[in-house]
Amino acid sequence: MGSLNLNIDRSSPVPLYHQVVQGIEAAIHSGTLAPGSRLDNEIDLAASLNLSRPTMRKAMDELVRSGLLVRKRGVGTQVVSSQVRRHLELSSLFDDLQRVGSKPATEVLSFMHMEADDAAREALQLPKGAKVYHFTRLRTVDGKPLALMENSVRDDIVAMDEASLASRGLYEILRSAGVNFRLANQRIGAVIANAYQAPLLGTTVGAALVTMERTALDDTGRLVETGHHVYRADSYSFEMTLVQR
Amino acid sequence: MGSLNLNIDRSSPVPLYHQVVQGIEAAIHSGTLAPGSRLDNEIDLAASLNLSRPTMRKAMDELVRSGLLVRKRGVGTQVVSSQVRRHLELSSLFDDLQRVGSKPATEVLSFMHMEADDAAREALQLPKGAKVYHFTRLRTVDGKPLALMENSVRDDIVAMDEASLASRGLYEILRSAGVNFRLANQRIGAVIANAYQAPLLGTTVGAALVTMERTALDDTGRLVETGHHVYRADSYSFEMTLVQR
DNA sequence: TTTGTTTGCTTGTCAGGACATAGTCTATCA
DNA sequence: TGATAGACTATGTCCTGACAAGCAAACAAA
Repeated sequence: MGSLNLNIDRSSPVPLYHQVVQGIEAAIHSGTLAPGSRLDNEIDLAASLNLSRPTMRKAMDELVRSGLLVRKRGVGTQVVSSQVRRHLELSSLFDDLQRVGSKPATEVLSFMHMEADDAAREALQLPKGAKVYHFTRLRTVDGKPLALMENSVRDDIVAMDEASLASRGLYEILRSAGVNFRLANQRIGAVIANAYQAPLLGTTVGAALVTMERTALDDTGRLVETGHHVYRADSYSFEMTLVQR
Repeated sequence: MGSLNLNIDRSSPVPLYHQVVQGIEAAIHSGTLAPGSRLDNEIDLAASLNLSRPTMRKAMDELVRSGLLVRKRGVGTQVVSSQVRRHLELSSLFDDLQRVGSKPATEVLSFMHMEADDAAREALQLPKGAKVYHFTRLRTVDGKPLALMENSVRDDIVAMDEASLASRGLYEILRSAGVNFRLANQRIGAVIANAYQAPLLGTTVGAALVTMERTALDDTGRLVETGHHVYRADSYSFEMTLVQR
């Protein structure tokens, strides 16, 4: 059974193990590999694709980590489930909305290049008197307000301006300026809409809001960005897949 | 500099690569390896520990995945930061509270062995007429109410009773019955406390609550448990570290 | 029938080698 | 002085080979 039928292109710049990952992912999502079905053993699979066992294993390792496969020594490898959603990743709301086909728009409510306040200075571990870009934005989808976002960004990495923030996502801007995000610490909670938030979000005082605080590090260990966002609870929630290791 | 000084015990049942992982983690958390410092290259490190390069790489791979290290081809490997919190994992609230030294208590508000309702049947993909354990619990910490939890559990895996639920966490019970959780799909949002929830949680109608819906799969692909929880927003939030891959 | 043993299967761990590729630095040349 | 080419370094990819360890089913003995 699970003997797969993948095309491995050895002239492709895509690593072989990654081609295998993509192939098996596709097979699972298309239903060719049904949940619960067993795959051939590593050695045979590797042989049938003319790959070495370590390469095959590396591919399967990745799929196990992402939760699509389960391996048991002495038993074999099984497809767990096709219902793995994309893991909650380091992406901006803007990117997420665009990917699912919505039309996000951003209104920049305030934009300043100013001395960091205490909260931002602690979150970004900046010295006293250091400056940051501080701005608040309102994100709407198809004309409906969705999120109110307040952010502080280090000013020694990229020069920012109000116009680009209005047309592009924050993470997109930072990425195109050469920032490679690696890590983010994030906290999700809830709060009641106050008199400032309610009219902006097109809701009433006392409505439920989802809150998200995030601080992101780039690959050199710099704390680049910190933000406090609130979302309308009736139109947004955080969805994720947890994988037990 | 980053030449490390680890003890590798080749007679230990702990795999060599994992001993290296633990050693480097300890060095980072103790400050021996400072954030931003560079490690020796893989080959030298492997040689100095009398390990092969693949073994050394496997250890470093794990640390890169968990966000402690960053590698750049042609450049080297660097310690990113020591402020990686534990990744949001597949654990129960009960376990989490106990680990941080709190004294969680559970009051079982209702407990039934009944036919699954539509929501539970869909979440657990059960046939019509299948039975589940359905129960609601109130979790308090040091006498203060924290969470109101409603769960449905398949009844063909483990026999449950009200008494054990009152003294142990749900996941603890299921784990000790041989269930190995692998995956969970989870959604976090917000809502306003209603007239049923408010008195139980010791708050007022209209207070902010964090909601969490979760469906968990075990390693055989069975959908074992689904639940809908609400937490007092003033005493609970979800904290996590996201790693960019 | 039950219990212990063996055998074979599959994944887990580890070694050593080879070449590719992407950065960085230096030396050279215009 | 500035740009370019090359050497060097470190990680990325891929291979072959070997043995260990856990699991299950078949088998043998009580």
